[in-house]
Amino acid sequence: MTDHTSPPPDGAGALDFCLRLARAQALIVRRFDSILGNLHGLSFGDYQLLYHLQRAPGGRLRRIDLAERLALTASGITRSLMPLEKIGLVARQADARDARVGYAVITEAGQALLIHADATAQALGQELLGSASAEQLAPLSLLLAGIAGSQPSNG
Amino acid sequence: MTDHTSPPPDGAGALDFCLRLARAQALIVRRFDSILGNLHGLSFGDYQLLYHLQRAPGGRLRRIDLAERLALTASGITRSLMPLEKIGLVARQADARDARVGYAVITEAGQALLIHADATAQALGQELLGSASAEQLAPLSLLLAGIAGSQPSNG
DNA sequence: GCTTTACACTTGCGCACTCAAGCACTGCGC
DNA sequence: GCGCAGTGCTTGAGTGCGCAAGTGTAAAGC
Repeated sequence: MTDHTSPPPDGAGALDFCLRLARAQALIVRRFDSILGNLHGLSFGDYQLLYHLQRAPGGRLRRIDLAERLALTASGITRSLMPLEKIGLVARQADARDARVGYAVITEAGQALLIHADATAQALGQELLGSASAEQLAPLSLLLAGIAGSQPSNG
Repeated sequence: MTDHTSPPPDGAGALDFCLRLARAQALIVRRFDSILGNLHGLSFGDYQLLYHLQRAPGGRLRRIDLAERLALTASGITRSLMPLEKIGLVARQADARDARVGYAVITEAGQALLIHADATAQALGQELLGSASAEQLAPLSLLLAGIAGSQPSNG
C-alpha cells in the first residue's frame, strides 16, 4: 500500500512471464542433462541432489528435506536416490533418535565426482546466461525465490 | 572506454540461478495444473497449446512449430494434441502444398474454453508474481527469452 | 527418370515423476 | 499400558515426455 509506484502487474504480462519461464526451464534441463550426462554420467536431477547434499551440514539431508529443495515428492526422491546409492555416490543413514527418518549422505566418491560436475555445471550456467549480467540476474533470482516461497539456500 | 557490458556473471551465481529457476518452474507447473485442471479440465501443457494456437495467425500452427514454442519434441506434440483433438478443442488440418506438414487449429469450442482459461491463468500468474510490477517483469521476461533463444548447436 | 538427403510426423519403448495406498515409527490423549 | 493421529518413507499403478526407429513426402543431385 505504501508502494504507489508499482503499476498493475497485468495478467497478460504475468502469464507471459510464466510461459517463458516454463520454456526456458525445459531448455535448461535438456542442456544440463545432455552435458552432465556426457561428461559425468549424471542427469540434471542427479546433479541437483548431490549439489544440495554437498552444501548441507554434514553433507547430509533428510530425504523429505531433499524433496522440498528439489520441488519433488517423497516418492520421487526415493526413486531418484536409488541409482545414486547403487553406484555409491550417496549413502543412507538412519537417525538414532527417530527411526522414521532417513538421511541421504553424499559419499567421498560423490564429492569427488561433484567437484568436476560443479565446474561443468557452472560453466554451463554461465553459457546459458551468457547475455545476462550479474546485475540483471539478481532481481530475477529474487523473483524466483519469491515464487518458490521458502528459500532453500542453506541448512 | 571501460567495460560496462558484463559484470562477471560468476559461475556459482549462474548455476544457483538455474537451480532456482528449475524449482520455481516445478512449483508453477504444479499450481497451474491444479487450478486449470479443477476449473477447466486442462493441464498446464494443454493450456499452453491452446494459448499459442489462439495467438497464431488463423488460430493455427504447424505441429513442429508448436513443438518449438513449448520446448517439446514432435512426438510430445503428437501425444499432447491427441486428447485435445478427441474432445474437440483442437482440430487437424493438412497443408495443400506440402503433404508432410500438419496444422493444429484451435476450434470454436477451444476458443470458448480458452476465454475462461485465460482469465484463470492470468489471475494465477499475477498471484504467483504478486510482488513484481509490470516494469520489473519486462526486462526479466526478456532475459528468459534470451536464455531460451541462445541455442548452441551441440547437445 | 532415379537416388539421396532432409523434413514432418507417428509409434514403441523406457524413464521420471505423480498420486494413492501402505508400512513403520513417534507422540499425544486416555 | 493402549489406541490414534501425524510423520517419514516405500511401493504399485498411471501419465507425460524424450529418444530412436519407421513411414510418407519433398527437394536436390545425378
